[in-house]
Amino acid sequence: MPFLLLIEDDDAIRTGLELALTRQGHRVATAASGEDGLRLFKEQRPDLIVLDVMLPGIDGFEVCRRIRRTDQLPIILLTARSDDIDVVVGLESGADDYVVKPVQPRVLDARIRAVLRRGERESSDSSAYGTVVIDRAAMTVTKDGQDLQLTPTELRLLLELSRRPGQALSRQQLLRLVWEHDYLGDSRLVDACVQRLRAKVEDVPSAPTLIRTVRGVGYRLDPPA
Amino acid sequence: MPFLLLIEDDDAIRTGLELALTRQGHRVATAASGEDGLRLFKEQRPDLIVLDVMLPGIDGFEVCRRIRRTDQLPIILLTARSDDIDVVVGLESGADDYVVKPVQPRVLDARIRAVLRRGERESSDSSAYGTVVIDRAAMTVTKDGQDLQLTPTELRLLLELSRRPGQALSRQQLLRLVWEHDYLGDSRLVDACVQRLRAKVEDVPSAPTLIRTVRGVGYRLDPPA
DNA sequence: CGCCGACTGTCACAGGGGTGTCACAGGGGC
DNA sequence: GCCCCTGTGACACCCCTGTGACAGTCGGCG
Repeated sequence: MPFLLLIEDDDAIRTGLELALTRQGHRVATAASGEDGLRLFKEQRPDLIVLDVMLPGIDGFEVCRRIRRTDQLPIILLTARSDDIDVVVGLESGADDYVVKPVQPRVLDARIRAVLRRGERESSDSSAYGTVVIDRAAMTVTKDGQDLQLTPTELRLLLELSRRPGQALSRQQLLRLVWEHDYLGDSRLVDACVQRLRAKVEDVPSAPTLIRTVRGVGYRLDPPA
Repeated sequence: MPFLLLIEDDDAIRTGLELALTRQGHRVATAASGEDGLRLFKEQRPDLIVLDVMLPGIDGFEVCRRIRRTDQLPIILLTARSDDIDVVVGLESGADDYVVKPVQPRVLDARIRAVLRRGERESSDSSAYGTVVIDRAAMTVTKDGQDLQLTPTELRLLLELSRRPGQALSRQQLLRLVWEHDYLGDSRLVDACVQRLRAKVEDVPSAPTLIRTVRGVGYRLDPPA
């Protein structure tokens, strides 16, 4: 049974979500401020944290960063629509997912389960996307049991994408993660590598189902249906 | 039901992990110092040890070495990220796996189960890879029943590879495990030894099927199909 | 509905980096 | 002292990789 910590200052929302999440089968601890949240976190060691961004005193981002300095547990941010925050600002502070308020309990629950599942998959050293299996220990990728013989760069690209399945990564981000340098002129570097990767990984490279293009942004690895 | 011994001096982490691991279905004994840990180990004979590296008094590496002098049970090291330790420094002292703190309980649990599974397979003193048989007790390697007359270094290399079949090991890691020193310039040391080993072990050394090259990484011993 | 611009897919090629291979010299064990 | 093992460095080769040009596609706008 997953054990959650909910940090939210608005009494109505906090109590409502606590009730709903408990009914969905989670154990829930709650805190009404960033300070309380951090203290409870250290005491109780929850499996996952749901964290409001707008908090009096220490705000949610800061709570997130402080937790991240020492711990890797999943964190889901709650943001008000009016905050109009780029996904990335949140993810930069180390959160794993974010949900826009007002939030329906069953939506939040779905996100929670998704993030927890993701954690389980990643903790094991291999993960599967359809018939494609990534083995992080052997550093191999197989499709229908056949070794795909990825090149080092292709492999790193796929590994980085698979660390964040379902999340769109910009060319800029991929450049940093895979190539470890900052500046991408207007070269087709990332595109070319994605193309080569698709040629090996996809059933029909011209109609990709695993590595999807996100127009105007970059690419995304779709989790299996 | 697996019986674990958890050696960790930080009260919060120890209690937290004990709780979590118990919830995951393990029996857990705990110790807060290296001395206590060794004593409990001798008394209780656990199936597996989870061992913090930073301990007052005898540190984790030393505990690991002492246990290894007499016993072969699986040991998982816990290291703080800030220690910035290469995987292999830990593996050198004889540990079977290592996990970076802060650790999610379910990640630790997954590693524990993986190590225990691996241990069951390896518990026999000999293993076969196709027609190649490694006899750890006799310290011999035969192929089609013929003794292969490996040199000491070749044998150590093969043994280290065979302790982690299917897992890619970098040249750096192999250097530490087999040669016990840290710095690999740009010499062909590891490659040369692998080549000599292949010449004896492989059917067609130029097209190896046992000791595979993992480009950009290192080498890997393929488990039998 | 059609045009236009921006974005992406694709490809060939040249350069570079990583790996296989080998011969040789030093060193340690018997 | 002899011999086998071992580490080194040089070299060649092959595959990978980044680039740039061009074609194709998508979305928006009139």
